[in-house]
Amino acid sequence: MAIDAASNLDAAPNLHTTAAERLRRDGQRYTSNRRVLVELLEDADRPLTIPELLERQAGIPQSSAYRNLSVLERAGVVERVMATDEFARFELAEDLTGHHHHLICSGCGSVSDFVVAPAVERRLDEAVEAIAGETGFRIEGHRFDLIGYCRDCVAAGR
Amino acid sequence: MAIDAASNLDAAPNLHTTAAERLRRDGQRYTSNRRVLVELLEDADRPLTIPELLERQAGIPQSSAYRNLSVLERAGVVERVMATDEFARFELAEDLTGHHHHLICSGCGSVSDFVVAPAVERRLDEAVEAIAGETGFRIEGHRFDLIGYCRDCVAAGR
DNA sequence: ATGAGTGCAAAGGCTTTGCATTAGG
DNA sequence: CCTAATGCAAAGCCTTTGCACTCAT
Repeated sequence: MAIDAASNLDAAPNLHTTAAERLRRDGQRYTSNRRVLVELLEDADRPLTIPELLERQAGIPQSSAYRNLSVLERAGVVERVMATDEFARFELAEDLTGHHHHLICSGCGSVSDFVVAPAVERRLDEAVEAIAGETGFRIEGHRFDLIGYCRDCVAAGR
Repeated sequence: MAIDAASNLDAAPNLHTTAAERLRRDGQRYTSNRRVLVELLEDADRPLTIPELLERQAGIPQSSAYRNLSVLERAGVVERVMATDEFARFELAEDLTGHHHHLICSGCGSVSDFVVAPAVERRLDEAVEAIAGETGFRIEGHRFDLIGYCRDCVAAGR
């Protein structure tokens, strides 16, 4: 559902303001197309592919979607998620929605979100700490995804 | 370096036998092209893209590389790794080489391998256990990758 | 006015596929 | 022999780009 000026106040008070601000910092504008993309991602509970975004809002030309998502990614508003298939998926940046992880289906390639209990997340952070020192990498984040088969694929016998 | 009949005995006694067996189980043959691909992946210490594989062994046509890697993947001999760029990367299946993780460079997209201490790995397994019950997924594995910047990209100021 | 954004169309680039030929069992 | 595998070429498909037009500032 779209967020108008009224519902904007209770539903997501800062999201659009933050997005506009981050874009402006990059010398970019928060246009209506970009707002629509952000709203579509806000309403989704999982990363969406560009074909999925386009079919939800036929108004946006393909090239604008690709270009705007790149701009939004560079500005730190959205993040690109690669799973196991050829599709790039997009979701709002973690600092806007909270840290989470992905369930990646080996059967159909679908991606869904999940969060883990704080205690478990703390374990993961400890693991990252333990690894950080041993590598030449400047570590900026981690990705802890579970691979398996989603309900539909299990039902379909794979 | 290629593995001939002699060195095969000490270097990797079971790899090719195992590969042949898994392919046969799928009604597939372990041909010379497929053997070359497996050897290239065996000698690499990180997942390789198809362009990388082709430039290391000019003899294999592009289409055969794609087709054979798909066959090898279906047979469970190799695994496909998606990072942050558009390239699919391939590595030997984990049960052939041991469980490991990936360092993914946000700067250049390169992927390298690393292993974590058993104690840390145990922490990760505990986390997987904790999550498994809460999801509709049939979990088959996990992926714990670190995102950051590799030595080269850090040196290049990104 | 002035540059960013837009949208259509065309091109890029990784990947897949059709088809005739070759080779493995 | 007979089917799988091969290899060349062409097509597919996601993605990017060129260019002229529009819009916001």
